[in-house]
Amino acid sequence: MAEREIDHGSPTPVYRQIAALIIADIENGTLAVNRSVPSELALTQRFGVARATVRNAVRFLREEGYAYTVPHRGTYVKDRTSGTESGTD
Amino acid sequence: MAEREIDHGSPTPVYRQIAALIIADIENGTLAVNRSVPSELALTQRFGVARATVRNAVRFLREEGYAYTVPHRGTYVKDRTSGTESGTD
DNA sequence: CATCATTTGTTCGTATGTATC
DNA sequence: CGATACATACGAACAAATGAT
Repeated sequence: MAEREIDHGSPTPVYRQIAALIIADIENGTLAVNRSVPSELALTQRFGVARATVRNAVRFLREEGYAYTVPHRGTYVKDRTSGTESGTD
Repeated sequence: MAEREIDHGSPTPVYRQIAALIIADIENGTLAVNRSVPSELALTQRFGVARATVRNAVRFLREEGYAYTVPHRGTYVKDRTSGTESGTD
């Protein structure tokens, strides 16, 4: 999982930087499909940011189709390889 | 609850327009006493404005005696019928 | 079935930076 | 310059669902 390379001085919002790092891990397979994506708490500790910022990043991941969230369970990497909309299993 | 009739071109500040719409709902009973007043998030979505603007509107409602806010709980319609300042119940 | 830890959901409080009028 | 408005970010508190024990 990506280290902490957050630049608070960058014009790029922190939540976008975090999202980009997670997406990179998804792209290179560090984060497997239907698994992972650390919890919000884990991400706040990993990147040293507020939970609201982490949630913003995760929301972005969902909007971009990289992940899906199961309420009170966690957020998982979405399978973007299958052409058919079967998703679940 | 009021639709979205915000006019960004109007000389009347957006936060005042929103406050007026909420007040109208209080006046006509759409928003019951000691209940409602949508959350800040709900209001930002409903009117398509920034949270800061919504908070400005809610602050105005408080100042005008139309509502009271319980930290981390929500904002409620104040009972303006009772003459005595009992507020609670 | 009850309890507990984990995790996301929700809500308000506060601050900063930028832009516009 | 001040009021207004948007976007971002951190802080704090509590609610609710889930799963393990």
